[in-house]
Amino acid sequence: MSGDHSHNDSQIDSGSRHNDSHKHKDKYKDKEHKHKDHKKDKEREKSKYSNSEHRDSSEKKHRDKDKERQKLKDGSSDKQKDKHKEKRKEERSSDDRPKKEKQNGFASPHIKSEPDSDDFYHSPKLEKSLKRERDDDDGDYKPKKIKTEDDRSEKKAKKRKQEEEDIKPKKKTKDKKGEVATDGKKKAKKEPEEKWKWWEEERYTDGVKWKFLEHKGPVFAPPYEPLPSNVKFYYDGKHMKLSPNAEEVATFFSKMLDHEYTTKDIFRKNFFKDWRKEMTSEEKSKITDLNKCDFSNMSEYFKAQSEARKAMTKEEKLKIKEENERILQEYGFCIMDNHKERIANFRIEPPGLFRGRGDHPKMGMLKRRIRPEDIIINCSKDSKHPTPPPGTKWKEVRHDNKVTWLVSWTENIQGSIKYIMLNPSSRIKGEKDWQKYETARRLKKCVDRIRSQYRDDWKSKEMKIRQRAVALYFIDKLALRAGNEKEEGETADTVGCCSLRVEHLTLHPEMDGQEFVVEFDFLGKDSIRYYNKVPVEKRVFKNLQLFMEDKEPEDDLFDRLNTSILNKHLQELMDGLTAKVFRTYNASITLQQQLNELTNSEDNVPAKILSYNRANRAVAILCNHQRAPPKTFEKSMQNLQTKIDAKKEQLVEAKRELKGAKADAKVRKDEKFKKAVEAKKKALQRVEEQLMKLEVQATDREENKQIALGTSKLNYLDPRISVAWCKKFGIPIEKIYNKTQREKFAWAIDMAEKDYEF
DNA sequence: TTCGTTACTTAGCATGAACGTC
DNA sequence: GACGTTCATGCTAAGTAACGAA
Repeated sequence: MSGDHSHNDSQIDSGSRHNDSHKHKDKYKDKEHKHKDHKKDKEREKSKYSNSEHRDSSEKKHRDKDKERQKLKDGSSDKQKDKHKEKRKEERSSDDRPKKEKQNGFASPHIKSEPDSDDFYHSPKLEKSLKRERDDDDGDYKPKKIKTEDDRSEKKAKKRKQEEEDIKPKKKTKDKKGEVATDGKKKAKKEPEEKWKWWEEERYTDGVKWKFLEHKGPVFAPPYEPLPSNVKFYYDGKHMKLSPNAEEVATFFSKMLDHEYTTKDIFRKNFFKDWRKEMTSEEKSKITDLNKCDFSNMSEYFKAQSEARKAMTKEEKLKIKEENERILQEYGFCIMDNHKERIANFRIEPPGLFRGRGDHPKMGMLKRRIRPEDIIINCSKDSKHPTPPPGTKWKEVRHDNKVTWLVSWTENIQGSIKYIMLNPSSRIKGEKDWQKYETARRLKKCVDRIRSQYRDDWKSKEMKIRQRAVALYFIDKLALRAGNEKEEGETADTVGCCSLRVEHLTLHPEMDGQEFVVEFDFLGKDSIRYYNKVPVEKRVFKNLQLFMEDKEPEDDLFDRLNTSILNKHLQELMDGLTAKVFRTYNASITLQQQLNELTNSEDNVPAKILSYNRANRAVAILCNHQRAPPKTFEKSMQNLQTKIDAKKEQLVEAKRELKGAKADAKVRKDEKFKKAVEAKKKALQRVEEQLMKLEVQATDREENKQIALGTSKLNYLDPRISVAWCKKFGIPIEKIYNKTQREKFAWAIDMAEKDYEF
């Protein structure tokens, strides 16, 4: 591995997170939306750029750059990335909406290069020869019988038995072996003896996702219930009875009245526009100004309802719970290839107001109600098809076993397709997840070669190749996302690596005693701010200067590059390699290295878990997984501190008592007094341990204030690393993964031994 | 090559359930 | 058992990336 892959150790502004947000607020207000119409200028930019490459510069300070430029060939027929720059420029100063402000900038430990190790498990991608060839003929498929049983081993015959167990209704899968029975009550629920180990079976060959699929279809949102007559809407101070459609949409707004959303101009504008579409012509003519609408009575009604729900008796709550359980049992599972599998989201999204993240241009728009006529059902031909509600029909019933979804519909805000799919614990999701980590492990084997190649490419004569190489360096070093192009005006203005603009970087030849520092400041996925100051290699720095030269702030940094070009290149370097594999690889390798570095085998369990959380945290920082500090954070820290103080007092007391007991034992050399000393010693020890546990908890919580560990744990960290760590250090797996996570990672919990290496 | 479409993963937040404390 | 806090889960938006048609 090349030397420059320490993650975040280079973030020299580790303290900036807490005080920088206001400082940058204006900057974001300004940046907001100014990129519109950006893309249409890409071509102009490109030609401008090629021209500049051949132009002589008399400015001395540009001499080196010019030399460099002259060396470069034009990057041929690259994609235009230049649509809306003018518009963006226009809007640049007009927009002053606030921006969500988050930033990273924590110091975190390095990633060290590791020698390649042999793959412990076969990569699913490379394992095709091991896969069972399954008959492609859907029509022939008999559910609940195993077609390929003849060629199966004894183990598989045993499994068949399990499978038949599994598909019996009402049975829940059981947690993995080794799990401590912490919830005795729940254990009373019926559960099969063994869980289906799909990971011990062969996989389908290319494309086919299932042979048999049967389900009950989606659960629709409950119909609208008109408000009671005493709940009133006022317009311009006067009560006004709304038509059912208009009233429903008004309730959506009134339910959000306490939310900041409803104060935003775009939200209000979008809402009002869509609301008017639902009004009768009479309403439309009367209600012309949202500011004259008074939803407060409606809002109070919903608050009271919510309170009433909280105040329900146990019996009432139980009744609701039972009803939900009944719906879950009826609609929450499907049969896929002889196995009963849990569905992730079997409920159709209810109508409401669209809540985009960040400064979304469509926030407040009406998300319409989905009807059976909007629904496409996917199931096998020979299954019992789901029946639409009486008097309705499905848009379509199809039988496509090359996809994993059961139900789909098109939403009206962005026109994108929504799906109902299986739970992460399902075979179909698990296999994919496992495969993802195997691809990342294959990257581990060739990452040195790839790194040395992109370093060479920094010197390439072709601009396109240089840009690709620098982008890849960022993706690798900083775990940036790929950065697909987005449709202007359709979504919030966010970027990833390939879509970075000049305005998102500031180059500092020298900063805080370090050379060649790049300051990143942009909004990434979910409009989460990425803020980082990173020293880079000189050559990267020089290239960036070159890429930024003669460009406007709103121009693309990598004007010859997009994710498609980058991924095509990556595909040539390694089968299955895409930009996002780097994130998975770097996250997982960081966890493994951090665990090796931080875990002290002498530590007790809470201290080891703190080490684990710190390792997890290093990854979350690398991937910029942030969260808003919990609302109760300060208070809960205070409470914890109170507990710590009390425990400290208890410790003083315990010490005093031990001293007294010792003194007694010295004077009265009696067995009874000796025993008392022992007892006091133990008590002291106990208090010490409790205090330590509390202090560890406080440290952990404080360090975690603005960092979300869940996302990396769930999506980026090869679970086998964690399982192996638990096994090696005798940590119960429940301390690391909760029940849902254990279900998702059942494959890893079952297969990883303590010597597993990513 | 570009563009639109589709399928799927990744993401943070709101809510409600579970838990601990008194 | 009531209450406050913490944690798990559900929800759905927002990404990535593959694919096929023009």
